[in-house]
Amino acid sequence: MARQPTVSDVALAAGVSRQTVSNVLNAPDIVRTATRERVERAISDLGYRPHASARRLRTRRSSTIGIRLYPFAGGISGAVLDRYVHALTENAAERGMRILLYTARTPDEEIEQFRRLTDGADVDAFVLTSTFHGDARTGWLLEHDVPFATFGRPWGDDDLGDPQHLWVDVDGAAGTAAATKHAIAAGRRAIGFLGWPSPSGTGDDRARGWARALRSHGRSPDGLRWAVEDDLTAARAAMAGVLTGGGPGPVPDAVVCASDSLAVGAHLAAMDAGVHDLLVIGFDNTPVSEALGLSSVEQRPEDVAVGTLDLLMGAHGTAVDPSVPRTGTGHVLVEPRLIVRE
Amino acid sequence: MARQPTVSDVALAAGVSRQTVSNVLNAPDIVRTATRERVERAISDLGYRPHASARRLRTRRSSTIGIRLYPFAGGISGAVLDRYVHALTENAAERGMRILLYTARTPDEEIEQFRRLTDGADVDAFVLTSTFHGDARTGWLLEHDVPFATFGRPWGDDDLGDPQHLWVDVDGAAGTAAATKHAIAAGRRAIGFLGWPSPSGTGDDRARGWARALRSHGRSPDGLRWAVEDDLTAARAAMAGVLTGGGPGPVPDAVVCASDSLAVGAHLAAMDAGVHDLLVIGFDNTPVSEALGLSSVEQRPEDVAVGTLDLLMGAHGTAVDPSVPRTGTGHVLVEPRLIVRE
DNA sequence: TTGTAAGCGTTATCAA
DNA sequence: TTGATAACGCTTACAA
Repeated sequence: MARQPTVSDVALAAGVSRQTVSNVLNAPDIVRTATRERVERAISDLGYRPHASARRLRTRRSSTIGIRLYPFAGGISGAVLDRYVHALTENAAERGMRILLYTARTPDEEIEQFRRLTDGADVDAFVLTSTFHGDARTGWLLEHDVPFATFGRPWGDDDLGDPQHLWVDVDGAAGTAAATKHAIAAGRRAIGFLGWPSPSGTGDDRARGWARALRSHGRSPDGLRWAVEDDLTAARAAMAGVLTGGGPGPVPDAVVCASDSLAVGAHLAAMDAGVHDLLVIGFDNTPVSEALGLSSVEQRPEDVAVGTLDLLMGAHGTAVDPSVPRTGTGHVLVEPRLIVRE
Repeated sequence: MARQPTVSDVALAAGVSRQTVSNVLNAPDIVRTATRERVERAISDLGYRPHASARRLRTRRSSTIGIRLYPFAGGISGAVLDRYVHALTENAAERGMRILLYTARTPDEEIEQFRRLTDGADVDAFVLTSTFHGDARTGWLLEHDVPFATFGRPWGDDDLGDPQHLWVDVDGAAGTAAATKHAIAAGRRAIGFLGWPSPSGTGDDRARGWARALRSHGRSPDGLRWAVEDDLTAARAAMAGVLTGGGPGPVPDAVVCASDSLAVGAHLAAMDAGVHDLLVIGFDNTPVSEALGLSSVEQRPEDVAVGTLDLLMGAHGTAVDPSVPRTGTGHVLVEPRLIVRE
């Protein structure tokens, strides 16, 4: 790694002052065209690149966003978060920002990471990829004036409309409603919902969309809702009982699921039971549902990523600047899309 | 975010010079105990933390490792890379390093990222998570004296023993050999291998382990090897033919697979065909194989991550320092572990 | 429009 | 063992 050229080298080569070089880089408008072109040629001749750390020291900005990497969840659904982080990294780079990872085992550990990364001026903002009822992390960030946005709306005491809390989320109810309508259109009579135990912000939201769609078609959701942890095996076992008619309720001919893990479990249970015409619709559109040919609700994590950056940096902003007054509502709700496969 | 205290603040509070504070942080041995304790108290009283960018500017070291995030592969096996990145982040933090993400669509784009990140002194080293025959990226990094390590040994013209090219890999052959021996011990007679088309460094290695284990037990692998792309559906289709005896070879009673995607495909094919005693062994130990109760070879990505950092930073090193002469062979081969589930 | 001077917070060098 | 001084490369005043 040979020594990199600096602004001084460029200035020398272009016959201007260091400051002019800096202006060409940061405020091209205020420098005369001829001068600018000379400087630009010198820059490309020398292969000059600004030294990121020096710039950060001076501007007191890191141009970096921190995001927590979760230990591999053990679910199929990790794929959504993967795609989100990837899209975030890609779009952030286009806006001159970078993504720094950190890990934590508990919320307290995560707050310690907040402290470490903000005190060291390592990051300008954080992105949290899940929030829960009574989350201490958002409180800490608000209290310390650290910019952040969450993928996932604040459930619980936080005010959904609080303009301080920026959030992006997927309209889960709209997704399950679309899935349910698809099943209705396909002529299904008993459309169930396989979800997670309440209370679960995300899970209850998805159940709501299913129930609403049924009611709006004059049907009752009663007796058609089952809940298990987000686990293929648990779903398979639960649906085994339901499909063989062992349960109290009706036997479904379609099941809208809160996740692909559950959907795959339901699909396998149907195979186990020799039921071949059960319509199973998943959520997350993971490779597994694709491989099995199951329809699934696509979360569009790429759109969520763009929305996150729009909130943090402004629609066309190129830096996280808390002093710029926020426009808009402070949140983005992404409409999911049903991927139909059968 | 209130203004952070600086070394000067600490120095003032402790009644020493700035430099002494710096010494307490970076060379505690050379400062008298009494002084050191005074400074340390001041540090914790003020809640001082070094400013990362300033330190980086001065030391010309970023304490950061760059890693490419792949677009979600579409395979089940992404889980291994996920766990690896997570473990890398966690272990790097313990050694005072950070992990920065970048994306690229092509090798050329990735080289452009190398350039961008090294010129800006954003990273000290890179970790590449896959290498292929004739990889231009390692050449660029070597040429520009940028430290790097790869997860995956260099296949092809690179010298495996080149001490310049640090690599960590999983002994795939050992993994499939263990799987094969397990099948033999379980009394299976016709143990097949479902892998990927040649040439594939990783895939051929895994096939080798299976064939070797068979031969060492006096059996022949002939006619029991099938190859498809790493795709559940393709595997399912291929095995459907094999299991119904439609192929030329013998019908297997066990299948060692090059990945969990293939294993799940084989498992589903067996279910489709009504074959319930096919022993399927996967590779990668993903949640799906766990959920389906399939045995699988565990890659131990956490150990790979530790090995990567050991190579880059030395066994107990706390920084990437290319000037420190390397000890050891310059590579680590991790022994995988068979997780038995049936 | 361009140049000069100062300083961001840290550590390396060297003298005390 | 400690302290003064001088960078590291950049940008933000402000002056020319």
